[in-house]
Amino acid sequence: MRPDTRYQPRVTRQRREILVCLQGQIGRHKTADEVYDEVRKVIPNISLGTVYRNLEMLSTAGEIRRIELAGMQRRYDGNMAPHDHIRCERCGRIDDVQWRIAECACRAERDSIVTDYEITGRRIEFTGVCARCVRSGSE
Amino acid sequence: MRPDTRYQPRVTRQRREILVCLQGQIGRHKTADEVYDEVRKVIPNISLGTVYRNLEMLSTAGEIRRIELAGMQRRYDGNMAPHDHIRCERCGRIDDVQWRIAECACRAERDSIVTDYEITGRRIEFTGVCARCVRSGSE
DNA sequence: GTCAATGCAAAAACTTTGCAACATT
DNA sequence: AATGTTGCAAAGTTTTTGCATTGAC
Repeated sequence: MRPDTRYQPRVTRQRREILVCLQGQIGRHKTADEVYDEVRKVIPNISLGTVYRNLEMLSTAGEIRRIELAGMQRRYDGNMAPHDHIRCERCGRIDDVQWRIAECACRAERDSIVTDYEITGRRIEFTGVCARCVRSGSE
Repeated sequence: MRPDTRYQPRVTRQRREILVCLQGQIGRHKTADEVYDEVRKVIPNISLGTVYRNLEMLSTAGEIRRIELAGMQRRYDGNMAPHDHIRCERCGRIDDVQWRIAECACRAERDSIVTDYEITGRRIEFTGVCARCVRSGSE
């Protein structure tokens, strides 16, 4: 963001609360707006712009993870451990997904596709129906 | 779109040209705006709203594919064969990806994750540097 | 004191929608 | 004639940005 090497970020109340909001409940994935609403309970006059700026700054700094899921609003996650996501088709809920095999399928996938790209990454998203929605049987 | 069973879509010039635009070059993935610009060469007074409406209608009807890649503008693809995508980190280009093994890793992935969801689908996106960008060596 | 960060409001980027006029069947 | 579609413009949604002021160090 700032190419300037002298750049020294400061610990503001706003930044601290945003971090608390995201690191508080792991497994949750919040939109900027949800973070805004939550932090506003503590800092009522914080602005949405500040939330966005901090979210951007914190994810660049590697303190939070920016989640871009296909066709949805961006979300942020306080859990920095690499993991994939699954989304409920009915209620929109997003959960973390764990792989049974430590290495998961990453390597296999890279070797399984035909492309002339130099592959640098892969992202997997699952969709499904969460246990809660299955139980409620709602269509 | 329309719950009405009497709904009978009509073949309009606009709809036809949009379809031609998308089915013309397979392997391309166009934004609504790109489709708009292209179709405007033939129907100069078509409106962006019409393009969006048709894109939506056609993808619901299963005639084109709506591509939602993480953190990007939506794109549309005339190629209905199921396939995954790879995106160039440098130039933004998006290409199709083919799997060496017919079944690809789909099944393996589903069985490899720990979740209480009823899985209905999965999406894989690769990122990398396309051959063109590797060649040009541009950073 | 210096410069990072904030609040506010305006703008940007992308997509959807209301409506009267028009086109397809 | 019936009704699906269009063009236009306005509005919606999400994210970014300019700027004067405030706050952290």
